Formats: sequence, C-alpha cells, structure tokens
Amino acid sequence: ENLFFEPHKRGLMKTPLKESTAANRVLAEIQPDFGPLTTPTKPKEISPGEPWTPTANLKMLISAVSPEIRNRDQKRGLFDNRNGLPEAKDCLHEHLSGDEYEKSQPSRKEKSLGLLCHKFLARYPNYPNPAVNNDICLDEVAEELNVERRRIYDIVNVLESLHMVSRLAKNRYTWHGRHNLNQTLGTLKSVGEENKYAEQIMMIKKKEYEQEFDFSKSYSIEDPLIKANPSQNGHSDMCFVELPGVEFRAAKIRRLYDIANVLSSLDLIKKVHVTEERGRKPAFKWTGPEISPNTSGTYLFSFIHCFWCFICGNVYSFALTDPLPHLLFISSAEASQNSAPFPSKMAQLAAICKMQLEEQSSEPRK
DNA sequence: TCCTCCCGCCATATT
DNA sequence: AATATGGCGGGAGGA
Repeated sequence: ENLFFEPHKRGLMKTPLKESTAANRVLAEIQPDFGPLTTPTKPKEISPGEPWTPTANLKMLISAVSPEIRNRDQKRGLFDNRNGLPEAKDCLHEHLSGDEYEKSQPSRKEKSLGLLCHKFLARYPNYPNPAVNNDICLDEVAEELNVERRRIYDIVNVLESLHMVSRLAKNRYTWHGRHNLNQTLGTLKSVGEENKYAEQIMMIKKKEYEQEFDFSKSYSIEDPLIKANPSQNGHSDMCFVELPGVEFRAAKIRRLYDIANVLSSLDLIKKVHVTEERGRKPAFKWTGPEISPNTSGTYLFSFIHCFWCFICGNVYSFALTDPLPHLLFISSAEASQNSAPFPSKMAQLAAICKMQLEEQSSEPRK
C-alpha cells in the first residue's frame, strides 16, 4: 500500500475554497520553482539541524494503520506533554482532589494557539532546502503536538495565505518557510493598495465617528455605514465595507484573534497598547520587514488582506475590538512607544483626510 | 469587567 | 459513504 500518496502534479492541484481559488492563482504567479515537488515516494531526508523528527515516517505508518491506538494515545497525551510516562501520570491523577486535578491540567495559556503555532514553526526551518522533501502531514503534526487537527488547520490556513506552505494533497502540505514571504507580502500590499483597503477602513472609521453623535442609530444588519459606501473605483467586490452588521463583526473578531496569534508567532505583528480618551486599548503593530509592493493585477480576498490593509496606507496599528476591527491612526513612531498619548478623533480624521489628499495628488490615477 | 480565544459541533467539500 | 476541511459561536480563563 502506498501511504505516501501518488506523485503530485502541481497543475492538477485542486482548489477547495473559493477564497483560495484566487489565492492559488497568485500563488502560481509568484511562487518560485521549488524544484521537484513530485517526489513524495522518496523517504524523508533529514538535513542536519532540521527539526524533522527521525521517527516521523514510522509514526505516520502507525497512525495510519491504527486509528484506535492513535485516538487513545491522543487522549492520554493530554497529560503527556513530551515528558513521557502517561500511565504513571494517569495513575497520579486518580488520587488527586478536584482542585488539585484542576491545577494539574494545562492552563488555558499553555493551550493557546500562539504557543501551538510556535511549536509548529519550531519544527521547520525558516529557509528549508527546496531539494529535500518538505512535506507536512497534518495528521502526524496534530498527533505529535497533541492537538486536534482542527487547530492545525487554524495555523496552516494562515500560513497558506502567506504562501509559507502550499497544499500538496489531502492531509499534506509542503513547507516553504520564509523563502517567498517578502514577495508574498509585497503582492498582498499591492492588492491592498489596489483595493484601497486603507481608504475603506478610513471610511468606516469616519462613519463610526459620525455615528457617535447620533444615538438614535444603532448597529444592525442594515447598518448605514455598510450601505453608504458604494465603492468608488468600480469594484463591487470590496469585501471589507460590505460586511454586515455588528453581530457579524463580533463573530469576526474571534477569527482575527486567531490570525493575529499566528502572525504574532511569525513576528510579523506585535501586540501593543495605545491610550485613547476612553482608556487603554489593545492594538497590533507591524513588526515584519519593510515591504515594497509588487505589481499585480490579481485580487486576493482573505483575512490576511484585511490585516494587510491596516498595514498599508500609513496605518500602523489597529485594535480588534470596539466594536469592529478598529484602526488606530498613529504614526509608527507613536506605535513603538506605548505611552504616546492618543490624538483626538478630530485630529485623527484631519490627519486621515490630509493623508488621503496627499496620496491622491502624489499618485497618478490608474 | 471585558479582553481573549479554546473548544468542538456540525455543515460543506473532497475523495 | 467516509473522510477532510473549516465556519462558527458558546462560554470560560485571565488580566
């Protein structure tokens, strides 16, 4: 039985998501040739210093052959965080009081997606040798990290948007690391600019601000701020401003936290706090490399873009709450010192308008 | 109090 | 039908 799946032809890659349909188009455009991706039958090579586990293939075989064992192990593994001896620990737990038992459980923080993502990333080199097999088996990773596969998807989906991995087959991804990260970010940046995400968000902020003076209006599905912004450049597919009302945003926000965790683990963004009139506010600032936009006519839609739009257009940080992903229009210098006082909203709006005008006048119309 | 986001159900997509 | 994928939101830990 061939457990390594049939040789993969890149051109035949299925694109399971509407979203990644576009994403893969760009992927195909910008992805450098990583050499023969069609060598899955080759046994895993372990280059020196690389964190591939030597027993990976064996483990995969075992888990493929025996799902019951895998499940059992996974449950035991809850207490087996790489210390081994699950039996002994289970034994131990039987004699613990409820309170003690609770304490012995991993804390919520220990189970965070950010930490998991760090563990995930630690398994692979930043700049893998494209000549060797860089396959990732999701099942295997989930098992080794003692998490449900669902969590691995959380990570891999973001990495895929950044083209740090690409889908190879069912349950399999190829690890690219940061080889083409800057290029991807450049593409994302230009897409963000093409779609005027930053301007759209400024628009939302403006509406939000205006709404503060009108208490008779409240957010609803028929949120005026959504309707009131027919896209100015002719594109009807401006994903951001077409979002429905506050319920949707609240639901969105949880996803953004997930994504923020992964991006933080990649050191692309960093959590900061800024002070507004109403108090401290959590925000993120871009800590990744400086990116120059690539020219690209292709549209991409993903949360990554929503993030990216915060980054382009001189918007350096944003908060995820209150009540929608909330931009903080502060300079990068301000963002770097958390204690900087936050300018009044009026001042912000003035700055935004000025910025917009400058942009429009300096940049020739496309 | 409210930011954060784990967890896993379950709908949908793929094989 | 079986399995893979991932949308989604309840509700709880933590600051």
